[in-house]
Amino acid sequence: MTAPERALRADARRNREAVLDAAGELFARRGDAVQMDEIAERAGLGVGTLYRHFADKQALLAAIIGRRFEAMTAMARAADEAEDPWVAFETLLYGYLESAQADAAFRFALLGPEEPSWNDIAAEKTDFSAITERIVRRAVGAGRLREDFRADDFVLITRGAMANMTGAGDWRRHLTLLLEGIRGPER
Amino acid sequence: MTAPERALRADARRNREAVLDAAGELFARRGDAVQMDEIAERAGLGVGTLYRHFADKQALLAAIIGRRFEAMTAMARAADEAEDPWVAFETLLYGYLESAQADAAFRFALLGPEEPSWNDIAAEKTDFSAITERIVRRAVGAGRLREDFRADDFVLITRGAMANMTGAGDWRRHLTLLLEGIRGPER
DNA sequence: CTCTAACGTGAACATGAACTCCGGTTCCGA
DNA sequence: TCGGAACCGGAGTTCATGTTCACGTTAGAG
Repeated sequence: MTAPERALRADARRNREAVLDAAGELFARRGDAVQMDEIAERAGLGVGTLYRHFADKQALLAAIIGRRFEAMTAMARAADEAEDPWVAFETLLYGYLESAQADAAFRFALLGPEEPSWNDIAAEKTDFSAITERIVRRAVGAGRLREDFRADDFVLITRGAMANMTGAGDWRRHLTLLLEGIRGPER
Repeated sequence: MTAPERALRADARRNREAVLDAAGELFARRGDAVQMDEIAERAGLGVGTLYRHFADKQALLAAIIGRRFEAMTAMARAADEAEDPWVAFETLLYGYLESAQADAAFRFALLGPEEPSWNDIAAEKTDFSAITERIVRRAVGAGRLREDFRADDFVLITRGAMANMTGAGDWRRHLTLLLEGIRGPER
């Protein structure tokens, strides 16, 4: 898809990076709500420059999200190194959620309804999913996760926790309830 | 707060109702995304009429949400009738979530960050919270919910489930995991 | 050093959606 | 039936934001 694109001029590459940094920080803090002018100002550039590097706001957002997903994949790979399957799972889960907490744009991309514009990210997402699947399978195999636990369930609980990251919600508490169940002793 | 406001003229009352119905249905289906012109058209009225009855879009939305909350409170009261504390809790939980599933505007109001504009609803919300608190306490007292379960946790798990109502998420599955915990037999 | 393709700029433009306004219409008490 | 206060309508206004474009600037090959 992406044409070979011969190397950028030095100033162009520098500015592209500046845009990515500025946008990354702002999106992380306030999600989709930040506006292009703001990003440009923060990067010390004109709006026009943003549009030279990214077709539109979606594309910029997608670039940022893609970047995060790569970091996430690396994190997942590291988690998978753990010998103990449960440790691997827990590491993955908390790593994922801590990233999500630190990045509103990331949450936004994952919580919102499926948008076709995230297609650029499909590859990175697939990588991550593959590792997640392996980790989940390991934990199930060792009897540390309930037998019918699937990779989809990871998405489920993850979305649930993220929904408790805005306002007064306490996502760690939410996870505790999930891990231990909410029922009392009497059955 | 609300002034006595002498009775509306017959046509005004009729139209107000039409607006509420149209807005209710549209908000329920598509949440905050519907636009005023659409609501007006659906109600068979001009936009001006909407603004005669409601100061702005927020106010209209708040009116709708308030209405839903009253229904919710009635539902909670009914759930509290059950002798079995667990049945009461489960009835409340599923009743709440089924309403949320049927109403995007309701979800929107509960999932989004706290907005000051919901203040009109504070009363209805308080009523509902009081009943929820009683039901939770009953279930905890009977040992059917873990001892440290609080009313806040109801909000937590409820938000979690609602986050799995858009797209492919399966909120019932999410609840099952919560109720039973996600761990396997090996500890 | 020179020349030019690539790049940067930001005022101007395009778009969309909330909201206003006032002439025309309707209800309803007397 | 009649007068006027209350109400309705919907084209037009306003505001916010994403996006473009004509022109000035600069990197970097030759």
